[in-house]
Amino acid sequence: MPEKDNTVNINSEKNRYHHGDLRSALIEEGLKLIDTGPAEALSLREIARNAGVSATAVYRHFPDKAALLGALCLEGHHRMAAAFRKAMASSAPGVEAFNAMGRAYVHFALAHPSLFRLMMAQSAGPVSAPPPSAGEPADGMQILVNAIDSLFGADTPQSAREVRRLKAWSLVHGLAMLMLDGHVPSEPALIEAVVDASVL
Amino acid sequence: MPEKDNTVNINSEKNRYHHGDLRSALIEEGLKLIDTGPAEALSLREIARNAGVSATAVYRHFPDKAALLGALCLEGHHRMAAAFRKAMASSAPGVEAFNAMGRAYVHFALAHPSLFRLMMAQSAGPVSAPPPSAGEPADGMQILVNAIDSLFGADTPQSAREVRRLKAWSLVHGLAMLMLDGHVPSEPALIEAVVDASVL
DNA sequence: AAATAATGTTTACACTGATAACATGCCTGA
DNA sequence: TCAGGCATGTTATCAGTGTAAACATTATTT
Repeated sequence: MPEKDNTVNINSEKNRYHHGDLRSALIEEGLKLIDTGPAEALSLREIARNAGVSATAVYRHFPDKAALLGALCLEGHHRMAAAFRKAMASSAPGVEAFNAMGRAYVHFALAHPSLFRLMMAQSAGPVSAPPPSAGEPADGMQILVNAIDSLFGADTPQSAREVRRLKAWSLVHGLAMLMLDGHVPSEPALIEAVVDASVL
Repeated sequence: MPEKDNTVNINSEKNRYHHGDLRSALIEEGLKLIDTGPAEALSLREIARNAGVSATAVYRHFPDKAALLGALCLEGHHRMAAAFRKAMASSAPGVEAFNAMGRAYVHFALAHPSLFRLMMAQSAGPVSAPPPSAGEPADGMQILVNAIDSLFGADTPQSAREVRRLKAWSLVHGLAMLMLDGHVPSEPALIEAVVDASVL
């Protein structure tokens, strides 16, 4: 008989009926797969296969495919936020930090094209979430927006600041998309030239 | 016997084995369908069904699905170019015309969300086509780029002009995408505020 | 220990894009 | 004229997808 695993939930590589932490494993495999091709080529069955589990097991943890993709998006936003914080931390506050974040935005998109697209297409996603009040760290967009806002003093009227914020975001997002879609070469020099001149 | 149609190829609404001009009909139906939902929900079979033809008839006119989508993109670019020309024609030359085209860009995207996305995702599409030399009218992007270029005199160095061109395109494209994805409300006032201030 | 809840599996279905083999009808060359 | 040839359409079939239902196995609670 197979000896019982030392205590309880230690994962061995044996095939066990219960996976242990399938939900996380599925997200993991999903993130791994989405970086290897377009998002529309991502199939539940392949994720399940890679996790060593039957296709329909997914439905014990996610109501449908969209929910799994949503989980991928959430994880993506966390990572993007982390990238933003890092960029912000490693540069002087003010315009410097702002430019660094703009570059980080584009670089993240280029590093994870399908995930980034997915995150953006998920229009009900955490982008338009309520202000960062909960303990959960604010998502990337929120961090970016805050940084932009803090650039302009409170003396400038609200509407003007909103337009500026929107302009900055549009510029960076547009550049990222154009490069992602291959309409503009993804040259670091171009990113720098466009982003660093974005506060006007 | 059914009376012969007056001469030859006049389309009646009878069910005839040979459609007449199926290729155009498929594109037509495709354009009709893509405006009613996301592009990934577009199926060859539904297009064929709506055209009153069997699913595999499509393959007599397009090698595969991507080819049909490519045809939709091409038609989309023609329409976009037409919108640009109209915007350009109905405003004073110079910055006025440029702003009008920027607004037209965003409005086109908002009016045909899925088609616009498809046109952009088609990275090998006519966007990066050779300069507008042939009789075929230049595609929309080319027109836009030309207009941007003509805004800045030849005295400004090439590289500076390229950056400006890229900034303008990025700004407009980014705004369009953000509104399309629901991250920014699609308010005409916002479009105007962002676009009309884009030449800096 | 027995009952129950949580988690995975097998089976099945409707849908998709695509290929192969067959049917129909337009058109041209003798 | 009319007999083929060829463009165009059809049916049958296949592998792959997302998802639901019924069943099996393990973990947890009483």
